[in-house]
Amino acid sequence: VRIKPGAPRDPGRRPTRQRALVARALQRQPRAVSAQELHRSLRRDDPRLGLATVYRALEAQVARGTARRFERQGHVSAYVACPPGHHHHVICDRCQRVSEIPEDLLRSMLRAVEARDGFRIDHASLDLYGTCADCQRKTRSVGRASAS
Amino acid sequence: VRIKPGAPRDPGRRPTRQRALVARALQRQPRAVSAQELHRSLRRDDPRLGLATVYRALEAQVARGTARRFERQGHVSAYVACPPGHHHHVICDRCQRVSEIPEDLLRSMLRAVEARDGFRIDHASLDLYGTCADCQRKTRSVGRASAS
DNA sequence: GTGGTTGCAAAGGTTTTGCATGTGC
DNA sequence: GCACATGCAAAACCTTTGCAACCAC
Repeated sequence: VRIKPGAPRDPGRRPTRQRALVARALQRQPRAVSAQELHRSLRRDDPRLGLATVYRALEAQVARGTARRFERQGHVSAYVACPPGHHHHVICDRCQRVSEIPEDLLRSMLRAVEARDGFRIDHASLDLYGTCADCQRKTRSVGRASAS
Repeated sequence: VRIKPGAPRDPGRRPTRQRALVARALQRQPRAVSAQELHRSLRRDDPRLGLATVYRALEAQVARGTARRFERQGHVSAYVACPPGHHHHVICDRCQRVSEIPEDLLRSMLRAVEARDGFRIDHASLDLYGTCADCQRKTRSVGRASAS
């Protein structure tokens, strides 16, 4: 149930001012940002930019493979621009900075998991959360809470 | 900002009929279940059981470490009973069955990531999604849709 | 001109919260 | 009896959708 009656046949391809705005703003962010955060920040440039448009632009990028979506705590989607083919990231809990996990480090672990109990990792979305080097340096004295 | 003025000092500890129901139901499930799924199923035993109660019971278990929360597609939380100390799982996309990822397989990869760019993995929530052995066997002919 | 896109507002979904009532210790 | 827990309904929240106006090609 993917294509609805009146839906565009090939959505998200037509270049528009709004999509360029969203794409550039995302590109500039080394952090994972939510649609609402992006919307708030972009509204300064264009007060008429709609929230739904931001959502649609971001999802179009995800579909094209030029961005990736994460589930942040609290049921919020956060987006990161990324070159197609890179699927795994480390995300800083404090500043949301994103770093990539190289494929080769993963592969051996995934193989071992697959072999162990016959699981096949289909679309392995492996996103680790931690603290980046900068934030570690900056916050020697700040306590963390997370118990999960 | 954890403790609110009128909030219980130590919530979720008092054993009640409802919490026992939720805990037992969760224990029995080898799959990751959402609060609403659990609520629907438990209502057969107790039609007056409230949805909010299920949410509160599940979160209490997460806080106690006897359950773990995942973010399923579509901003839905899914819960799994688990012994404290186990944090990493493989989840079947079709039947939601959960299997554990042994720590030792992870450790070397995490270390390598940490070393590479100074990230510290704090509360690494590593949850891989795939298809379990049973479902692979059962569905040789069923096409998958997921484009993500 | 056509068909995809936008903006706005309303709807949809899950989860959380307020409060009177109930219940374990 | 007191504090915590429950149930119900309303609220809060993010996200999606409907639709007229708009814009790229």
